[in-house]
Amino acid sequence: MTLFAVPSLRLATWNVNSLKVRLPHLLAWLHARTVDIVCLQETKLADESFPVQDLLDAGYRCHFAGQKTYNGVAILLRVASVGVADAVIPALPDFDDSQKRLIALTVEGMRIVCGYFPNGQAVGSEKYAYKLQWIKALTQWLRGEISSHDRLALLGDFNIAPEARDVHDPVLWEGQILCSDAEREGFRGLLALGLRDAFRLFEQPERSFTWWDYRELAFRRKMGLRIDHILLSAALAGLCTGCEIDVELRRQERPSDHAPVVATLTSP
DNA sequence: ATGGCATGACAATCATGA
Repeated sequence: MTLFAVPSLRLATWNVNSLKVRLPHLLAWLHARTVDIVCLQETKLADESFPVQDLLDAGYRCHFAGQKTYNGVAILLRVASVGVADAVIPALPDFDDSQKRLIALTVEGMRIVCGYFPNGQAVGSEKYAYKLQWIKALTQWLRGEISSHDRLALLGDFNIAPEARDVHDPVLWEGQILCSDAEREGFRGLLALGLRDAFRLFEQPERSFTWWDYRELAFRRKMGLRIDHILLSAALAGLCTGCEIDVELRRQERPSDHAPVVATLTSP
């Protein structure tokens, strides 16, 4: 029995930090690495500026919700391996938000949710309160989505390092933004919906991170955080045969400060 | 020392990221 049109599917998430700047990196990566469903964050592009044709030429259909300068999310679907999406929503329902941080769609029987969680700036700030509200609204909405979709994946830049082992220096970051108790509680609240952290389904190298500050040679010094995640419902976690961080992309010329995370789902 | 670097909007600096 096959669940998908192809024996296995790769799901990926990558905060590109400007799709305009990173389009050549993205196209090269799509060409080199067969990924079927790609969630992007921080595209920083208005919808009319989205490079639809470049991506179609590369073999991907695009769904996106963007704005100028900040935020912006997209889901790319590889034409050769997955069908046409439906039930596309360009925002979190029932949450009044001028910031483009969520897009979701259904494809191959899976509900795919791409999120760019707020950064939060500093614990106790207004942006921090907004972050916690956003996470709460997401969690409430997902509760309903999961009840109607056995196969659901939440991918994105969560801006949360869930545990001490996800932080290069847990003592330095203790209680700081991305690592505070309330943020980690929010992450656990998502797991409590029945989602699994795909990366932690497998043995992983120590000091595995997805983001490194541009400053202070942070990447070279392995000073990073694991804040980009793929969470899978039980039905999809059971099909997951691997999950890796594509660290190579952080080594390139003019890189994004985030590296992609890729999970493989294999039909039984 | 609250900076550093990168991006975008804008036209010299400034907001934001994490």
